[in-house]
Amino acid sequence: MPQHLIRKLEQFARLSYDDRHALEEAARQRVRLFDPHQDIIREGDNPDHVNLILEGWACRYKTLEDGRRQIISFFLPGDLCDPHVFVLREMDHSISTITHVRLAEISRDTLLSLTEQHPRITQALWWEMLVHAATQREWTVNLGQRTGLERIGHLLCELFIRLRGVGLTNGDSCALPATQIDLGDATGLSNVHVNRVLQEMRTTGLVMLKGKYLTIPDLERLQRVSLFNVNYLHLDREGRHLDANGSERLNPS
Amino acid sequence: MPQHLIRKLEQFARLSYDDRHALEEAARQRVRLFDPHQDIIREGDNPDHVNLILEGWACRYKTLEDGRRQIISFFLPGDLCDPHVFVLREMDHSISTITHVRLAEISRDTLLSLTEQHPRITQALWWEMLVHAATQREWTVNLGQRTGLERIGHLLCELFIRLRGVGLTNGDSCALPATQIDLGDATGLSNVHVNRVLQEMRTTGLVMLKGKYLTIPDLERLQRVSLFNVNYLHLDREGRHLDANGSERLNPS
DNA sequence: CGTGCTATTGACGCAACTCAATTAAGGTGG
DNA sequence: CCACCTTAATTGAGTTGCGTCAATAGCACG
Repeated sequence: MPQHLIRKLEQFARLSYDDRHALEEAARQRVRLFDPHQDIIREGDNPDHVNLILEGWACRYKTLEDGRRQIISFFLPGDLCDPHVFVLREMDHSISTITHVRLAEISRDTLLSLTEQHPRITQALWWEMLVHAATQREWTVNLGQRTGLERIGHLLCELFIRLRGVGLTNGDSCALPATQIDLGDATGLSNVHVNRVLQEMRTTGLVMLKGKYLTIPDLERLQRVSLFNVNYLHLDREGRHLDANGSERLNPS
Repeated sequence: MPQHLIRKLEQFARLSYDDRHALEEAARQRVRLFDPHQDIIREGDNPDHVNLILEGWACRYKTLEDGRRQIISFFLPGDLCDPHVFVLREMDHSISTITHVRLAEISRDTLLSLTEQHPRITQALWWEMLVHAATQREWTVNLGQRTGLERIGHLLCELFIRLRGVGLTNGDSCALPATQIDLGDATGLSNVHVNRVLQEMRTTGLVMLKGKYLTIPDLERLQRVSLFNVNYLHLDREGRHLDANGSERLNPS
């Protein structure tokens, strides 16, 4: 089931058959479905599990008293929503779906036994968490320093590369189910301005965007224009020294 | 030495004499001094230790190719710069000082033995890390949704409350060694606009600011104006169930 | 085959930026 | 302790990226 998570973690280190099996077990225990635009967790809640996105898109967001809404991050298939909520008493933000979402609720105990018995998974989850933190920092830079076009371009680069990492791209295309309002809430721009920026990107051939489907004909060019430096995603199998060795083939149970 | 760290962690759970002693030992091993505006770690480095700020202010920042600079977070006395750098291969950002800084370098081994032998410290460091992540999310909201005045107000609230948490305020005042350029780089505003916003805040009595010293006569009012909700700092001793019990008094070694 | 979101377009306004010049503050060496 | 020098703060004038408001057109989905 959690192919995307496994695939993502293997960008960091190769897992053993056992590791993968344990993840599959954990993701099978409690699966839930959500409609689009539905809250999964709300600010103030105190959940007793973490959510693993199996299918669909979700986002973390905060709302100011007067209604302004900021999307703080996107969750794609394979993403863990809040690996360590348990330490803090209550959620300081909400998580809601963008599309239909299928997710696995993983209980605190399951997660604990998973990490206690699988050091490579533990390390890989650390990596995942730190990359998430790095992504949050990059969003800070995005919102603070980049122009509208750069912000949108940067976001599209990030989403495309993350989707590619879990096998959800198709050549130079991928699904983009977020609305222009969502993109605006994520980049701090009005939906009107997002629209205009997208038009400009279309006419200059930076992106093609049609019916929830995105094509980036020249990713390098888009990265250049958006001042996108991929290093914050730490994609070059930095934990390869932890790779599961060949013994799994000898002992496939 | 690390009174500020201890004091901060005790906002989460009370530590035993032993816990505190271990932290003091760890912070004593290698102490370094830095001048103002000096890099402590640069993007691309691969440090083998974490830095604990003992005295002074520092900041995390990233620079775009064309020179635009975004301050991503401020480090105040008691803050740990990057508790888990070891997992990732290289720094994706830099850390530099604002003022003169005295810091303790804590080696990987020291940190490991500290957490292995002191579960309350481990928990408290988790809390510290998660609050840091929550702060980063809040900055995302700040940059994405708030107006100039709200951004500056929000930042000043945060800094004041964090400083108060480590005992570095004086009634309704505290030191504010950051320049207006720094404040601009942190809030995504030009220094000119920061200046104008501060003037407006002065004339409306929201803050007094003179010679690197900040006074907030009515913190609640500033919070209201800045749409500041303190919940993301998770200050209400959420780990109090972990408090060291009275046994330390019976066994003070 | 509406009904309600989403996308698009135009007109207009303003928050914040840039450029540029001036004043004030610290820090340093003689 | 003052003269000097650098950095930070302040002010003014002119510009603009992006927001708001409002109306229309295009979808999807029940």
